[in-house]
Amino acid sequence: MMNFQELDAKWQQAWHEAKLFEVDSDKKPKFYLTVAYPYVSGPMHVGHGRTYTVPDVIARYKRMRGLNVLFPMAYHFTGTPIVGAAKRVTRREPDFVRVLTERYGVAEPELPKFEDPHYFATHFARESELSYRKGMEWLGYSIDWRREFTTVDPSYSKFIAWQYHKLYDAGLIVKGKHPVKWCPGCGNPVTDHDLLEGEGVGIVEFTLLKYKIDDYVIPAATLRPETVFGVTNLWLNPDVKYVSAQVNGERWIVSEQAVKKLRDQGYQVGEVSSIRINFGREVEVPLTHKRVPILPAKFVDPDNATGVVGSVPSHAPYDHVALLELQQHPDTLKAHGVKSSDVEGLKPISLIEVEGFGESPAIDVVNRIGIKDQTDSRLEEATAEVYRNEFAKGRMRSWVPKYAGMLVSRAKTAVCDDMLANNEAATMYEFSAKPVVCRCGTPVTVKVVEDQWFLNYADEGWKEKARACLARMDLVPPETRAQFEHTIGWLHEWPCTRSIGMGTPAPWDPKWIIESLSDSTIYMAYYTIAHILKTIDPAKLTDEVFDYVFHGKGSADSISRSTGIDRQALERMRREFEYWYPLDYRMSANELIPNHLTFHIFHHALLFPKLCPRGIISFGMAVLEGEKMSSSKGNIIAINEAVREYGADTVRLYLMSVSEPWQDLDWRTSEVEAMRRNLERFYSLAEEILVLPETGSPSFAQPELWMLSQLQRHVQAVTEALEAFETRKAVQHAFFFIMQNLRWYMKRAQQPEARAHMLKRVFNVWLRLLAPFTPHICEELWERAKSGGFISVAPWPKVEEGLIDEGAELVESYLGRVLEDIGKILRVVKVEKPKRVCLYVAQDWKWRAYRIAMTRVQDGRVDFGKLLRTVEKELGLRLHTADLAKYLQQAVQELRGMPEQDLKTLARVEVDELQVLLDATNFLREQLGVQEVRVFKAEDATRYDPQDRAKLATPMRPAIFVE
RNA sequence: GCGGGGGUAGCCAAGUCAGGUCAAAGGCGUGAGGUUUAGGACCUCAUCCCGAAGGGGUUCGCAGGUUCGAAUCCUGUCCCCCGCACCA
Repeated sequence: MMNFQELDAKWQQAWHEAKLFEVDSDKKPKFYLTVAYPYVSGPMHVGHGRTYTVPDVIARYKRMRGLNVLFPMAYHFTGTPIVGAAKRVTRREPDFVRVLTERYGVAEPELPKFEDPHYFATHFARESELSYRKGMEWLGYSIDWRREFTTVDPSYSKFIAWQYHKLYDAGLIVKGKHPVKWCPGCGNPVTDHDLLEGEGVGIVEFTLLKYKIDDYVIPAATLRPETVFGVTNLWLNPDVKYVSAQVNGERWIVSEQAVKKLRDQGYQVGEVSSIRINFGREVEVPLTHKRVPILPAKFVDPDNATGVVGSVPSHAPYDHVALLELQQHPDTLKAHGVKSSDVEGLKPISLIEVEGFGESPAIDVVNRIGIKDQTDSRLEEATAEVYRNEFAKGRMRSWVPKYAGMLVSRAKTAVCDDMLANNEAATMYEFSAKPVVCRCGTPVTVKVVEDQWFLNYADEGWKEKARACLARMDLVPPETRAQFEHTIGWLHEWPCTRSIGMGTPAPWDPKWIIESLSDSTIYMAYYTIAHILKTIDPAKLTDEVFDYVFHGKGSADSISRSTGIDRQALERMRREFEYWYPLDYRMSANELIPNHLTFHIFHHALLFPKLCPRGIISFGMAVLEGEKMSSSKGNIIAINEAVREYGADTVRLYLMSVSEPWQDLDWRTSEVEAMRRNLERFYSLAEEILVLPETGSPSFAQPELWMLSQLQRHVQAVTEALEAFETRKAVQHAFFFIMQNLRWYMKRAQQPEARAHMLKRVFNVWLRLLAPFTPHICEELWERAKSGGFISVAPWPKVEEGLIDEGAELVESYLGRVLEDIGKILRVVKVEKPKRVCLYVAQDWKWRAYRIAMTRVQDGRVDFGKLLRTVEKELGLRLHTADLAKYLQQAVQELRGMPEQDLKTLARVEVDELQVLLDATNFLREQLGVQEVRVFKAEDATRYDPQDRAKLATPMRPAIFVE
């Protein structure tokens, strides 16, 4: 078995020493591509391997096309997951520690160091054997490592500060309130990663409708404020403790649990005292000013929002069932001091009409399911069904004032906004599911952050700039355009600061950190100068430096004087930026279209309006043997394990061949192993070719002409595929199809010199086609073939149009077809070792008739009678007209079914079937394993044809007889 | 619900935009034969069903339709996956 790993190391070292991938501005045309830098919260696994191999393959291809290619890399340190991971180490969470020590090779005594998020990130960025830097080196990426940085480097922070000054000055940073998940125990906002329970739980916004009684406000929480028109009563839970609290200058009645939540959510909560609820008393409904009674209901959850619910029996299954129960059990009412006469008259009020439901959807659904009790758990699904239908398809009924006819989805916000404006409503947040518990064990709450900063993507002017930028971009795959367009329209204020985590302080309000998606929108510009910035004291990097470098403002001289930065360094940065920008292609995961990638467009549109990125390629996701990978659980295959096991080129070729970049990728060990065997086979074939003797320029026969022609086709296909980023298609041609062709050719080739010459010639092209995918093996073989220089920068093969030979291709496919037909016959007659195979080539008249029919078919419509007469006349044969007609019918049908291209070729090329078969007699005999292959013309009177099969011959399909 | 993607032979997956070369590429798996000291690997062939002559039959989620002809176009329908925000 080959030791590919030795080759990997050898050539990686050679590239490094030759500084082959370190590039600066140049006279040559450039190609600049980037891929989302990794978020370093764990090791680099095979899924990342695909993400980063695609740009490397493209970079290598473009380099061979003669472009000056920049492919840089950095690491994302900003944000909470790394901090969260470090915290998990601090707490010594057993599962996490186990993954770290047993799976990721961290030594037990080292653990305390991992409590520091920066250490943690650095470890997985570049120190560990499992790190991204090592993985990328092992895979032989053609990265310019001089430009490597992290997002918490001081110079990068200066760059972010410059960017955010610009955004702030443009008025696109706004301040507002914002609900977050908050852990009272930690005193921090928490993310999903920080949760013990309740992962993926959302925050929903309730509207509190202010019902009034005397001087009190009873705020009923609802997700459907538009149903206020259908309220029949208010629900409070008789078993719950309610309190009266001073809230924003009003006296509110809420459940005891709600008080703390209101306080967290920015309400001014003063004195709190207990209160007894008088069921049966009437309260005034906001907006409609109707009076409705307070009634008892056990389904009301005191821990959900305010613990008070308005009752809309027509559209809310819970309300309908609870009301029905009260009406049927007056004794319950009596216990709470309510007169049954107060309840009897309450009738559901329908305010929404929705197709497929009657007057009251809630009642329909409850009756259909057969729910009788307000504690029935099926009420949840009933509620969901009613809500879903009403929200999607419902309209407000005509009697509803002001909102009549409005779609429920619109009325919801309209009613809510109106009521908020009149102080008849308020807003409260609650989790969509419970419980939500922090890893520290404390239940998480919703907290409204008061002075949160937002990027105002809602700004129409900004959106327009982003749309203009998008319109000019090339998107791969093209279907993503709709997603981008949709996202630009849908984005509004994005909270761009955090109170915790590593990163750059917001320049105007340094107690906040710029959030991680917000600090990685235009870093492609930073790469262009990253290596030069390393020579400059970050303290000197004022805004005017970046203004000069990126916008050409001011002069190098004056900035050099005011900052103390060397003038030439400034000029060089300006030059580099101007050379490399705009970015040619951005690659990232398609799940980032709704934020990261669209932000990238927004920020470029604003800061570099004339230098918008030229294209975006969105990758699919990666799975392992059909299962989701998860770094934190350790069920991944790390890149270093994969490379150690299979070698870099196998891993690369596999990742590129298994699916196109935008499709999902499935890493399957059995297929990776098969790929390694294929590569080994390739390598041993290459070694056979290498030792072939040099020959002069022998003359070529049919097999050589065919091989050269096929090769051109593959060069063309690989080139087109790579231009379109279709790595899988490219590998199919560059690897598998050429391999297949070569096998066929080697069986077909007759003359040893021509064969040796041809193999070497094909091999030279073949290696170059494979070099972007399997660079290490290709470098090695390139060197051993004494081709000179690095193949990594060798010229990409050109299609030699003159070598495309349709005739030669037609002949080979003809032979293939003949072989296949014989094989089928042998199988059907169950003859394993035939003694003799005879072939009979179609009679001349059939060929001539065929050619005439061919021209008719090519012209389009075939007038059969006319065709028949023409043929009869032209051939001047004494044939039975019926025989001729039958044959012509068959020929026309066959020609019609033929693809246009083949028809054209056939019309253009003369094939001497007899000669072709005679030339291939040896080949056919070997392939079939028969003693004798004989070829005749069908009309040859002396032919050997005991079963008289010759008459079955048609052009391009000889008759066959096997013995 | 909104936005996007998808259902193809045992599995993965091409083909669909530009209808005929499509019983449908390629890979994996499986079977037979060859080779090898054995295992492994390698090579050849086969792998929807039927067939003692290169043929026929039935297929591309399901049901209709357009067409001489549909995996491909149209209509309807069922199912699956991803994203929907403060999370990178």
